[in-house]
Amino acid sequence: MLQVSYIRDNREQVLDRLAVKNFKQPELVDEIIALDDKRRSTQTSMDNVSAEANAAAKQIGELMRAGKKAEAEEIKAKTGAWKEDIKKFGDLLAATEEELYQKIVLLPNLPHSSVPKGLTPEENEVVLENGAKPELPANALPHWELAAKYNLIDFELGVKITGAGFPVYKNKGAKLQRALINYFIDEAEKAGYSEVSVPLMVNKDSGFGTGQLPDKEGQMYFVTEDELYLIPTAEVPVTNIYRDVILKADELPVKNCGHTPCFRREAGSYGAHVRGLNRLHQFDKVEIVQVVHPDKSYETLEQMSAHVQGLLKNLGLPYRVLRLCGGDMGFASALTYDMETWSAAQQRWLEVSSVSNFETFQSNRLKLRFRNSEGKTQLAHTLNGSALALPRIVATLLENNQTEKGIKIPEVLVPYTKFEWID
RNA sequence: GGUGAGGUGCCUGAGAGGCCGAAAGGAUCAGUUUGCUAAACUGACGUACGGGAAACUGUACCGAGGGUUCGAAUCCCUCCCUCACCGCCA
Repeated sequence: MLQVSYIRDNREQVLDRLAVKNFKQPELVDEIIALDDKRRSTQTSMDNVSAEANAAAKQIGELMRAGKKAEAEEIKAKTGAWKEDIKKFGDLLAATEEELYQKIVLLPNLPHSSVPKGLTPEENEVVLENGAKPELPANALPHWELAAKYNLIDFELGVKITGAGFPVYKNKGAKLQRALINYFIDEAEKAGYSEVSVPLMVNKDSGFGTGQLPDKEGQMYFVTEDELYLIPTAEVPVTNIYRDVILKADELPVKNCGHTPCFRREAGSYGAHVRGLNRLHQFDKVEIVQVVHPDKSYETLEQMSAHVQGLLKNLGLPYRVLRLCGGDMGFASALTYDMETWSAAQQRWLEVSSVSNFETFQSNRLKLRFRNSEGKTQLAHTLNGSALALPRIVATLLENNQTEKGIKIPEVLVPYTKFEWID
């Protein structure tokens, strides 16, 4: 959620930036400014009447104590009108605030100046590519066939137990998952992140705090009986640790990492591109989250990007980094890098990580602040990134590392898997 | 699920219609003193919104929402949550 005061003071810039995100309703900006004017004048009116009424109430108390009952009654007679006014202004204020809120939550975050204009994923900017794409033999298999061949993942069994998109990992497939999770967590801790293990269901306030609500309501599984959402990413519970928190300046940066399953309804996604591990309703992910001083957030974003790239390099996966264009970015993000690995058997790039700076968009909703050098509270910046999401990493590893002998496990993972080959 | 007790500031905890944005202690910060550390003393110390260049100032907030009253942390109603015990149970 953007800050009204910022919109008010930077109208032109807000409109320019929203245009980069292809925002369709620029007139909302002026409506918001007008509502804010109304809100402020209403509050001033109400405050003035309240001040009068408060003063009168105090006076009545003093007169009563002094035994001047008649005078007290005289003032009492006037309070009726004030009460009506306070009620009237109060209702108007509440209605105006509500209307303002309903509009302001429709505004996406403003993109950073480096974000390219564009509508579709094709217009994302390729920042860099790293690693050679492997040449596979002609009889190379896509990961879903490898998974069957080596008895690693049973998609059909998942359908029986739950439904499509809920695979069952078996044998070395299950162990590979666990190895990757542990490896990612260990690397994050080496980079200074402290591990948290968080709830997999969150309440509405948390969903709003990180911006999944109201924007992506339909993408989350909802437990109606208890009004809880299954998390679509660890970002939600981990970032919400800091909801309604005022941090001391020296507590920044906050660095947390955590592994969770993630649940996504992915309503409307079908077809060849979602085969196998390409798109699931439940998958595992290690997430890194930071809360930082606003001056440091872009520097931090680069560090987080470098961390993710380090993992990919260590795993020996060819990857590229994209700077998402305005049209492809998330609602809450100011700048997002996507990391994609090259899936050699499918001959396509697969997104395995997304690293974003939300600036104050989340912290404004979360009321996540820190005390700055002047002793004032100020909104912190939040960032997060996948480091990494498992299924597509598994897919790429299986495909790219297939040989006649079997599938070679990357060296860094062997201490975790305790085996070198899937054969 | 049943029964009981509670929700007050960073924490503990008083306050039971006006003198309360809220005692006291602790924590924290600044200063004084002490050779250092510790201690002692002095002072500061909630958040949000509005007005103001600022100093400052108005309003709201004692779990949430309503109500009674000239006036509510305090009384009434509804809801939420926490804790304890019992039941059930990984």
